[in-house]
Amino acid sequence: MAATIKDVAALAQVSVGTVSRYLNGYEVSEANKRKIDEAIRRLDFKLNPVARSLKTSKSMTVAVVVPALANIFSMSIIEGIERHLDQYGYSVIVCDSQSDVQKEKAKLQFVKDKYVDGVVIMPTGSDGTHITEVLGDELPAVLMDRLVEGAKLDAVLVDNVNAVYQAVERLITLGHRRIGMITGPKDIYTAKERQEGYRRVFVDYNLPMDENLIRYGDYTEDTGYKLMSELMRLDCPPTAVFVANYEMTIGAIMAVNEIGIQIPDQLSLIGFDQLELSKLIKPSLSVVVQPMAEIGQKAAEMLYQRMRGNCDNFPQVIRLKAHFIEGQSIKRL
Amino acid sequence: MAATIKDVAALAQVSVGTVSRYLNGYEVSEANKRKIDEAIRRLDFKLNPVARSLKTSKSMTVAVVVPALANIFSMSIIEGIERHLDQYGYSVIVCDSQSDVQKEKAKLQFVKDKYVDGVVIMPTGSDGTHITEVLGDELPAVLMDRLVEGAKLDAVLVDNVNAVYQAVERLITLGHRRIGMITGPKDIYTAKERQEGYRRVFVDYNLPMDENLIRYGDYTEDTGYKLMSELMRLDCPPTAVFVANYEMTIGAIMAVNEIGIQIPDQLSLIGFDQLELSKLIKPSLSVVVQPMAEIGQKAAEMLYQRMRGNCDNFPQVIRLKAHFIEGQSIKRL
DNA sequence: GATATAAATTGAATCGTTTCATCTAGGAGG
DNA sequence: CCTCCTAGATGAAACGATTCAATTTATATC
Repeated sequence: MAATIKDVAALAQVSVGTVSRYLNGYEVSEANKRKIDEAIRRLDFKLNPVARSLKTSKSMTVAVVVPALANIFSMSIIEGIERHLDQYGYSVIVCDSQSDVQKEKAKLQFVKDKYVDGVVIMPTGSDGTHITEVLGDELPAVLMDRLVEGAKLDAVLVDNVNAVYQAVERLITLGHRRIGMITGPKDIYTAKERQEGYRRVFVDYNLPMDENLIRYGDYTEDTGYKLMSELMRLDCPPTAVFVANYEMTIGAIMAVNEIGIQIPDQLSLIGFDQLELSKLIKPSLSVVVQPMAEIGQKAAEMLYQRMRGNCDNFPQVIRLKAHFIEGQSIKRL
Repeated sequence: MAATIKDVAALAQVSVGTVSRYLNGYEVSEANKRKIDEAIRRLDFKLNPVARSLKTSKSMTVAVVVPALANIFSMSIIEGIERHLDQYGYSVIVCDSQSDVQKEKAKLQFVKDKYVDGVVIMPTGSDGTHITEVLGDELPAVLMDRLVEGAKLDAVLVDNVNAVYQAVERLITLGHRRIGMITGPKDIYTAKERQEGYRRVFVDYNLPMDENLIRYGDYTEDTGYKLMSELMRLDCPPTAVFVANYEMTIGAIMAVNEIGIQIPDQLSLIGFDQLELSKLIKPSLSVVVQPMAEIGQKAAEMLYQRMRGNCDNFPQVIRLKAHFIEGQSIKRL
């Protein structure tokens, strides 16, 4: 049906080897170049990448595995990856692990069996032994957002500790002492880091910390709502609350609205991840924002280097800065 | 390196043909079944999908092309597609056309040359001749969200006309007459439909319409902001505004907040697409919400049917219902 | 002009499957 | 016992590229 390299060779009156070499950018005589070009044009020849993959065992495809596709964080990162890898001719397969380690493992196996050239993973859970178990150490893989135990891999992370530190420190300097924190599961890397940032402020300022004000959710809107309600129902509720991811921030705001708490008069609030939010709600929300597109771009670049065989200082961990943006949702006590 | 079907055949002492037939679900004697199973297990054999693709010219991969990846609408749909197609063993390649018809065409060509088995497209622009031009009529493709001219294709759409009708009608019954509309480009299908819904209310209620209150943006946050500001700066500003997509809704709310307009006292506002918003901001926003996951799921199912050769009543257009959810952002005049 | 060297070209083998024409064995029917 | 079927099994020939050892052609040197 479609023209093959043989047809081109026949029409151009050269060997298939010559056509192949020309197609792959090797030197070919001027005369042959012209003949081949002409033949390709006349036959509307398109190289069959599947056949090529079979010989080269490169599929020019990478997979991105995330705990959930339908959220801004994943998508912005994926957009960054797609955009960056596009220029090198790679395509991006997306996989949703649905925050399920078993599913994550299955998806990794699936894409590995499909001969993708590389994988970017936002791991679900804190253990990553299954990752190397499935992928081996032949197939390049880059972690993002979260580090895992049991897998030596490149990673692109965000400096959560310091970002949270800044935010909480600001609350301290505004005079707050009872500062609530709504954070993620104890076993998730980013959640641990964000807690660490919080704790460090208290240590550095030599202030007592009330463990009861730290609430562990699961990064969903629902728990954001629930935990915020809990905090505000305490006998001695916090005067400020820091929420450690986007979805929970939404939930927390919903709770605040529902209970009828005035921000910042009755409560100072700091959210996470989305600048949009900051401008959208009234009073403007103070937030810690992550450089999402940059995470994707950096992960893609790193993976690309590994795929072309560059193994310099493996495993490499890139840490990007997050920023605290102050809005009108916090107030001096 | 990795075991091939030949190794399996050798170890099991049968021919490669037999192994292949077994692998593909054809009848094989009980004894051979056992021997092959055993050999596969011992060799940890994995069928090479690239080689298979070369013979079958099926890649078990579909592409999804959208104008932008990093927005809730695209992502929710892609999540729906991925989830649905996963069960059939397909993987999903994502492509960002960046709202650029040229890029869209290039991406389509790219995935076609990669031998994907099907394509789901949220087209950018109102013309779709380039789609059939590139894809031909061999490669199954379904449109979503938007219809285009010049391409006969299956499509999954949302009944924008009636959803908007409901929302605007509600404003009318609340006594509003000067109703602003911030909508999308005149040449984009959904924007046209949403305008149509708006106009129809005025016709049906036999009310005069002020064309000056209809503002055409480009579905971005920026124009939402700009157009809302413009509307409110009119000598005789609208008493209610309907914003016809998510990003512009965000922008519009930002403008409203900035100018300091009280909602719903000074202005009734209806937004689009995201239920989250409704609950998040105060007063709760009235919104028209689309069934995003369902769009993805339906598009995937349709594409799947086409890929297996089911050509019943082509081209088929499925129209899903959107819903108007009333919040506290609108008020009787 | 002869020789040495480098650069292009050739075409067959290969990647790991599927497929198809051909062959085999075993059971049914007479 | 022979013939006819049929369900399974066989193995070679694709699929459409790359690659490599061998060969031809071109270029440089003396």
